[in-house]
Amino acid sequence: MFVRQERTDASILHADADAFFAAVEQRDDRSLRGRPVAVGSGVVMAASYEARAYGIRGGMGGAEAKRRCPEIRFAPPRFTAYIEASRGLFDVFRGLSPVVEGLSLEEAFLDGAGLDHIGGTPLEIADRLRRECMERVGLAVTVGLGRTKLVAKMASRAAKPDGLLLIEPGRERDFLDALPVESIWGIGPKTAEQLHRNGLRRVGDVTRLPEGSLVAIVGGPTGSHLHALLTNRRGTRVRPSSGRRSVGAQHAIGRARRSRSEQRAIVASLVERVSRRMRTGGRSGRTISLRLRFGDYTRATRSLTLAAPTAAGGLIELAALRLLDEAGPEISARGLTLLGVAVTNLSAPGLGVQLGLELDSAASQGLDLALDEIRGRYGATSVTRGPGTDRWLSEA
DNA sequence: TCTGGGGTCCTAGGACCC
DNA sequence: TCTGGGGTCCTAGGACCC
Repeated sequence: MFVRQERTDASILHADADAFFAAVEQRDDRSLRGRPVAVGSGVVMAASYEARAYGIRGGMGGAEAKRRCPEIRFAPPRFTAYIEASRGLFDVFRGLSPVVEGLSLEEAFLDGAGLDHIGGTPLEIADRLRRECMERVGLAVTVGLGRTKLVAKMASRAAKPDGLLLIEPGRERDFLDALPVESIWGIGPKTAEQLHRNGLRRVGDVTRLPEGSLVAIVGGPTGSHLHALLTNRRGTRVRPSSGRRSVGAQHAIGRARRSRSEQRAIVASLVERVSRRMRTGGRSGRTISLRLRFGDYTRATRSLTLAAPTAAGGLIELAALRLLDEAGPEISARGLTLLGVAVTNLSAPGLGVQLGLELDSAASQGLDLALDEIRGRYGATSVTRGPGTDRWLSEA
């Protein structure tokens, strides 16, 4: 019988590198240090704290950033450097705690419980983490400590940049209740809007509410989940990251009208990127989806699932192009501004990749051949399921 | 203020199976 | 042929995050 353990001390650490991309650029280029820096060109992907002082934020257009701060320096993104730096950070994290849950390249939860005799108290671990990240990777990391993941995360956010903040057990409500609801991790524009409309602006307004009332406002499962989260009844377990669940690529194509063959070429290049990354990562997957954004900012996805995982560019491309064809009428009616391809339903690393490679040549000769190949290999009469793919098959 | 690229998780409804 | 209960898988969309 599994007994759920209550966490009695503030032993969850949330470690977050400050202005990560921009900090890596400043680390590697002395001339950028102490100055407003934006990573990206057309769009700001990350802004240094000096740039943030001018109100420059991630996602802002490059022209707008320039307007707010004419002397801003733009650095083109160097993803390999960021991945390298991320490895360095996670090496430090894993050296300090056996349980590390990565959230992104620059951010992770660490379980600091029960390490007093090996690594020290959670607070001591946090100190060492910050010191080692600076010494070994050259980056400032802020750490929040709390009894739940939400509290730790909000603590690090409050302590940025280059800070450390521990929320004592029992003081969580004091800390959270004062925060505006839209600042809470997991509450986005939609939920915040619903809360505001009901006069709830601070977390305290929400936590004073009976759970039932919250459910009535934001809807069933979301409501009880949110209530549990905000009253510290959930999010006490740090679980090691389970690995990535999808591989995708997308491209914003602006408002200019693209011919069908141009669209197909974009899809082909996206598939190329995705399948290359899948192969270098030793991954394969079964579900191929096409992401669309239209001129009116509405979105749609179309997907289909194969019987066997693949990393084969040829096969993924045939599937993606088929989905593109199916979406043709909608695209003509509403215009197209973004195309994306993603593969989900990934197998364990290594599985299915070989098959995918072997199928590549068959796929290049046509979808039917590739499907026949799968059928033969798996002895399956039906390669796919679901209405979309059945239609796809019946045309064969 | 709609601007880019990469993700995660959840839910509803239908197909299909026993 | 209808009726019922239980479950899995797939597609599509929504909301959110860095």
